[in-house]
Amino acid sequence: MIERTIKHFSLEQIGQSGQCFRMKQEGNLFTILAGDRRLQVRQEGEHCCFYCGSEEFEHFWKEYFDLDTDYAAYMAQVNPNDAYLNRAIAFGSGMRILRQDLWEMIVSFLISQQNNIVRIRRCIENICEKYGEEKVIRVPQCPKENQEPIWSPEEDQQLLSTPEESREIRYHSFPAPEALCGLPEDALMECNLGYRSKYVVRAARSVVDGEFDLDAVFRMSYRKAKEELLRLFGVGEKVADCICLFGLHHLQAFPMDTHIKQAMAAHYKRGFPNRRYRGFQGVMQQYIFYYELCGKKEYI
DNA sequence: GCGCAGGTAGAGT
DNA sequence: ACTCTACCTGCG
Repeated sequence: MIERTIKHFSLEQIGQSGQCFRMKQEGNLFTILAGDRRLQVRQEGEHCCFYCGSEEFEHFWKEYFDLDTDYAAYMAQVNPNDAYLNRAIAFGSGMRILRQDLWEMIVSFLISQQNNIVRIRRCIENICEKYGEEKVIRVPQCPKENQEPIWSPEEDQQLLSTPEESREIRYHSFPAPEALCGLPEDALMECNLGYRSKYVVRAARSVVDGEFDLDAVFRMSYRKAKEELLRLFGVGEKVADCICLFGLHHLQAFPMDTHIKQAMAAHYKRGFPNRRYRGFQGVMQQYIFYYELCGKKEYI
């Protein structure tokens, strides 16, 4: 178990912001699936408890959650006269741009088009369960069954040190391209992907054929990576930018979706001030997106 | 019952 | 270059 106090980090906000689709929240307990990994985290305000060893935390999750980046520095650059953006960053002050797996992001955002977040989640859950690898792990009782998770580091520490209290957990990894490339193009309609099924199957085929090189794209600049991603059937401007932002951490990417377009029309009639936020427009995009998606109801 | 949801490809001006 | 439309599906 790793305990940390972290400013500007809210799993709830990150989970609701539509950048990752495999995070679940039960009270203050969060379960995150990423690639073939699984992590549980308890969070109370800035206080976080990561249920993993220090090796896995330092080597994987710290980077995954982008914990070494100072998001206060991004927020400090916001124009004080921009009332709207200030409201957005105040509302989503725990936002972060996760560093997620490239292939997982390609599939996730192929599925995201003309779709809603609830169904995107279910689609991804479906393909993981049907085509992902089943993982069986033993974890400490966390939380105890039939009990509201309560922030209690001492108790958790105790449970971790008593192996007989452990329980078996099963989950599915995200399917590798090899698990999908041989399917008929409409096979994933069974997973509720609808017409997006062929996009995902073809993308998997491109990767396995070597026609689309994930590792090469990973090393490319934003411009080149986006250009490359646009070659994939079903990937357009917006989806390419989402993949660049969440799968490659190219913070220049500024995905223009319906919510952002709406916000632009209402608050940035002369265009978003890209000069001021050069190099990290994507971070600002995510604050705006989250505010448009979840922030409005607060002010009714 | 009907429009919409983190769009895109393909056809038509 | 631009505009228009079909596209799976479930939820309000």
